[in-house]
Formats: sequence, C-alpha cells, structure tokens
Amino acid sequence: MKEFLYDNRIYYNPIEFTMAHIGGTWKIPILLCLRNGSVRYGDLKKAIPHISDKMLFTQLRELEDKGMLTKQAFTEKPPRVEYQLTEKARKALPIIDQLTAYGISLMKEAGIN
Amino acid sequence: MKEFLYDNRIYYNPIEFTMAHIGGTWKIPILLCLRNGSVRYGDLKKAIPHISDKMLFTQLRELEDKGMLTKQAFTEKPPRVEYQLTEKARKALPIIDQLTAYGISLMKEAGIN
DNA sequence: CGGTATCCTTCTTGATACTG
DNA sequence: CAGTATCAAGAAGGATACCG
Repeated sequence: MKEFLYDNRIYYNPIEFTMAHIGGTWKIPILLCLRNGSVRYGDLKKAIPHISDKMLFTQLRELEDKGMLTKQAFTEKPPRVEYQLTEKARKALPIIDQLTAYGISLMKEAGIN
Repeated sequence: MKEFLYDNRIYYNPIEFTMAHIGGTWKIPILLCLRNGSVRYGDLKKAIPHISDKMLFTQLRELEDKGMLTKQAFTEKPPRVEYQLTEKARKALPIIDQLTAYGISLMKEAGIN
C-alpha cells in the first residue's frame, strides 16, 4: 500500500482515510443522529450528550468539507439550519453498525452491563 | 446508550470501546500483519513502514492487555518473540476489511490513484 | 438560534538513546 | 533481537466568552 497526500496530510493506508471521515469522538454520533433525516443544530446538540458548541461546530464543518453532509439554512427569524447526510455518508452506516455490534460483544466479554 | 467506565476511562458508546481496541494509527496495521499467523517483533517492524520501536512496543502491549493478541517468547539466543491474534481479534478482521474497502471508495471519489 | 474565536490542558505520537 | 525510558512536539479536545 502506497502512502499519499491529501489536504496537507499524509495517509499511509485507506483506513486512515476512512477515519479522517468518520473517526474521532464525535463524528459517528453526529452521523447516527442524522440517519433518519434532517436535523437542526440545536437538536443535534440536545441529542448528543456532553458535546460542546465548539466540538459540534468544528465536527459539522469537517464533515461538510469532506462531503459527508450538507447544510440547509432557512432565512427565518429565529434562524433555522438543518443538516443531512450525503450518499457517501450513508454508505458508512452499515460499517458503523458493525463497529457498534463488535463493541457490544467486546463489552459483554469484558463484563460490562 | 448509557456511558460506562472501564480501565479508568469513560466511554460514551460501544464504538468508543471498539476504537480502544483497534483504533489509532498503528493497531490495525499490526493486526493485519498477524492475520496469516504468528509474526515476530522484528518482522512486524519491517512490515510496518515508519513505525518506531516505541510505537510498536506500546501498541503491542496495549493489544496484549486488551486480549487482542498473545505473545510467545522463546528462550533462545538471540531471543525470539512471536505474536499471534486471539479469536477476539479475528472477529474484527471482516470489519477492518470493510473499513479498508470504504476507504478505497472514498479515495476514488477524491481522485486519489 | 446558530454559530465563531481564544486560550489552555491533556492525550498521542515522534526522536533519541540505552539495556538484557 | 527485542525491548524500555525519557523528553519534547503536535493534535485533539474542553472552558469560556462573544456575535449576527
């Protein structure tokens, strides 16, 4: 596997590239919140426990930059902004489900719950 | 999803627990090197480009602590140590393959290679 | 409501060097 | 050969505050 550069960063394998799209503490929770349709900023914040404005903002921006979600702003008062998954992101959902299932089996083996 | 504590760390969902086992820059490359059987320390080092002794050492130790691999030390001169996957780790291999496949598709969309 | 900026801490990784 | 220790740099993430 040959390494490559993208967006000023070096990647050594495809998994690192995958993780740039769905990795980190917050991206998967965000993607899962959006799996059933558009959700607005404030509802994401309510749905994801412990996330700060900064993290929600930066992660949404990164996901948008990478084409994992799109943003729709309605010029109302008060403002309304909705986020929704792209096809690219939808393709990751089955893998995310498997990561969850594997995590649950690891938790069982570790005696959690 | 209820958060939980394990090994002095807090987890908010099963995926974080999964990532504690296979996440980071080096764990997946190491696991993949071992998929076809036992490999010794020096061969892992040769097989994984750019990894430092420290990273190889710490990651092997973490994987061992989490029951993802076992270590067999032969008391020879010079010393020989072999690492092999556990069943627990083998169950992760199909998911790792999917993460790779997804990464490759993302790379194609991004125009890499 | 929905961001955005700034500072600061902590966690991860890299460089280097040394040991049984 | 196969580790292990120490120090430092960098990235990720949290706290806080302010804006259109």
